[in-house]
Amino acid sequence: MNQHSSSEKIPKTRRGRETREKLLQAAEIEFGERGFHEAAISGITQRAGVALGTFYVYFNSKEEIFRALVTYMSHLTRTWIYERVAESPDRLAAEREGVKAFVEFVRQHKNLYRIVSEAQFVAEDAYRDYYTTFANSYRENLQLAADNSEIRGGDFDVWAWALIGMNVFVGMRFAAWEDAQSADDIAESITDLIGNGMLGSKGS
Amino acid sequence: MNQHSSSEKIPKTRRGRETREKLLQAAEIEFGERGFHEAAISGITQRAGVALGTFYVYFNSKEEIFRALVTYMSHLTRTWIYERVAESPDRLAAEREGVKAFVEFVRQHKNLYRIVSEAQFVAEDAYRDYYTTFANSYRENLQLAADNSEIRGGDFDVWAWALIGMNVFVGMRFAAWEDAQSADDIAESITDLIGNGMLGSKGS
DNA sequence: CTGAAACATGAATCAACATTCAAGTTCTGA
DNA sequence: TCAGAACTTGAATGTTGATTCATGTTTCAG
Repeated sequence: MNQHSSSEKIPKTRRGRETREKLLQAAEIEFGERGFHEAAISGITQRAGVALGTFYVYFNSKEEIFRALVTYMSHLTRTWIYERVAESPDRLAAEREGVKAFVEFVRQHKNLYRIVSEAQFVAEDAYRDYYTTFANSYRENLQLAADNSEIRGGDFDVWAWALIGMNVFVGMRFAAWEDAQSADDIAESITDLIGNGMLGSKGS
Repeated sequence: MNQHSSSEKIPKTRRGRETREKLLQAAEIEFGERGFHEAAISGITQRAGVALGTFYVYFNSKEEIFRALVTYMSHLTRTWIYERVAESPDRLAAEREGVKAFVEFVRQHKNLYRIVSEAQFVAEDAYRDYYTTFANSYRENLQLAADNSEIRGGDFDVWAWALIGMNVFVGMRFAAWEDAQSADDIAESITDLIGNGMLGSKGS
């Protein structure tokens, strides 16, 4: 099923783990700055301060380290947003915090954002997993909120993907491309839209 | 400003125009199926039925023909959606038609959709232009609708990007990845969400 | 009809890496 | 302390494919 799991190269010693970690951090920068195809293994090893051959002690291919990076970053994104959203009193507040958290995350991790997007082409299965996992938990949260009468009913599967798309594009435009607007204002505009709709009277 | 306009190679004869057109059509397939980096100039010329060298009579580089393709496709997308949306009686109906049109467009043009997404990395300025143009006209339409009391006020700049993101992600999930759900149902769920919000009572 | 411009050809060039490998160095458990 | 496992090294290999170029062929204005 996974063409790379055939021989995962897991370090046995502390030195090995440290070197692998250095390579991963270097790859984050190299892939982020140059993109998958422009990125060079030699660029990664140079940034990591190890010899070229060392790379292949820890990874079987360029694609393999890229996948490892995507996995690492999905985890990072999810954790970051989850922590920020956890204490929200209701669903709409959670959406507001979610947008804020995502915008701030993108502003701090422009490289990571680019890498995830590029996964769409380099490792499509990893990319689909990334957003599908996200969408599933989103859908469940919407369902819970509906059960709790915080929001009304709807097609939560479609809604989840729609809401993710909103976050991604707003994050791209107002965080990755431009820093000017405050995350608060953006989050407020979004919350306003999805809370009350384009027809309803202005809430809050 | 544009590093490629230095020597645009515009055909002077009918034969030349036809060959250029064949190359563009071949490129659409080659880039769509293999992605920018996997695509080969020789693949394009083979599909077009011309010799390798002929390519450089019409384009200065692989990137140049890719950009030409993106421009061509933005035009195609916009035209398609515009025609479908034009007769809508009000903004919400226009949104519904827009989602439907986009889903159907993606289902018929999976190659083109992929190419535009990849432009993000290969020709970022073209990609930004593509969505920025889209967002600007979206924003103006929202403003007109508000002036006309079809919708209430809001931060239409943010709203426009949010709505585009919704379309793109819903299109990706329910059109590019999977054909099962009807475009009508999807459009209805989206319209329901953005029309009435998550709080408002179910409309229509 | 005719010469110059436009167009077509595909073998040859050239550079850029990904990946391999044979030889050395460091670590660790007993 | 020592053998073998783990790790490191960087030159060499091999492939791929974009781009160039010298040489034909076709078109078309005058």
